[in-house]
Amino acid sequence: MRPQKVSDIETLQGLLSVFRSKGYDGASLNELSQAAGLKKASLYHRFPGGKKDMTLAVLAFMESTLKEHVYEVLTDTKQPGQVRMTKTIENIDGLYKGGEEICMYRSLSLDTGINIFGKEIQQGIQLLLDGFIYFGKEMGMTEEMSISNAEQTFIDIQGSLVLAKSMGTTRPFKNILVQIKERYLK
Amino acid sequence: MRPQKVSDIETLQGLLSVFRSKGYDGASLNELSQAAGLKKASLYHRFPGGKKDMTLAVLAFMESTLKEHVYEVLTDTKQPGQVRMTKTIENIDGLYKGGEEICMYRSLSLDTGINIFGKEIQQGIQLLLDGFIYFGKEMGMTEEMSISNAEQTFIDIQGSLVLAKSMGTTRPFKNILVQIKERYLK
DNA sequence: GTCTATACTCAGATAGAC
DNA sequence: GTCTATCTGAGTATAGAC
Repeated sequence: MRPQKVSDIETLQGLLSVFRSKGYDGASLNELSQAAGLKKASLYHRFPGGKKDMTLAVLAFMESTLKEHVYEVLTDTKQPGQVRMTKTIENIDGLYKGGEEICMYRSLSLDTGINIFGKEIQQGIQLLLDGFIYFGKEMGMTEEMSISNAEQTFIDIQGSLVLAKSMGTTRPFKNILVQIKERYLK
Repeated sequence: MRPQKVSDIETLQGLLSVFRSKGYDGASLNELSQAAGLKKASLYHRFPGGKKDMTLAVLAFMESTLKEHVYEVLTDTKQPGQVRMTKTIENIDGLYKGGEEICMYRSLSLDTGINIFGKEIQQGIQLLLDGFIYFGKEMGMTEEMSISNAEQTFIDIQGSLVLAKSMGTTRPFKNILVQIKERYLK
């Protein structure tokens, strides 16, 4: 077997950057090929199902990233709450490049994407919510309060990213991160 | 001159429904034609610049809708505050079909759309913000508070629409509308 | 102003050599 | 496993009759 020219991780990161900024319909195989560092035919070798396969792989990659950088940090009971929340906020800041990048789940939430990948999108978001729900309960919130705070946290992140992108400034996102931290540590 | 088969408003509403649910890249001329009730060539007669022209027309239509249903309601000093806010919330509920439809500004905020229509998108959102800023100041908020409340209101609407679409329930959006009302009328 | 028919480009996807 | 070359269809857009 000939060696891989580009590692799986690098390939996925390249594909992710295109899908997140262009959405499913806007991501062309030429762009995907260029971002992945592989010719179109080579992409089809790795993802026999074509663009749908690539998207599913990127969604799985995103879910594992969220699990590692958010869910597992929030539920790591060996660390004190303050440390976990601070680390989580830093990680979320990094995931969205300080507010310059939007969320791939949002990019894929137009009709074409949601019709094909609805289940995977819902699952990734639920993982995020579950992390914050777990953390909220541990901080003494009721079940009900921890759920509504987790949802509001997700709403704040997504909404501030919409505002930031539209208005051309990362400020709303930066502000929201501070607010989220206060919501859980006050 | 032959009479118009479909009115301008009907045409724009048809185009709007496709752009909002599919985004710019996902909206094909075949779909746009069908939704508008006009054949492709007829669409090009009305919008000589093609898809870009159609999008600009729909953006202008959206802005005038927001002006009428949100901005002018919020700034109508002949009405008491409670009436204006109640009417505004009802109108926003209607604009997004109770949380089942997403915001066209969001659909057009992927790279392709924002690169072409960034100015128009920003302008429409600013109009929304200005309505809430005006209202907040009239309710006795400081300049600073009225701005941050307006931004949070926009974030809440957009974020809850993302959550609603992804999770397949309108509940987050419905909840948020109640919260917004309380933010301004308490 | 609207339509049918058509041009042309680029999209997604495959075949087969190395 | 990666590549060049190619196929097929859908995409945007136009010509010209009515």
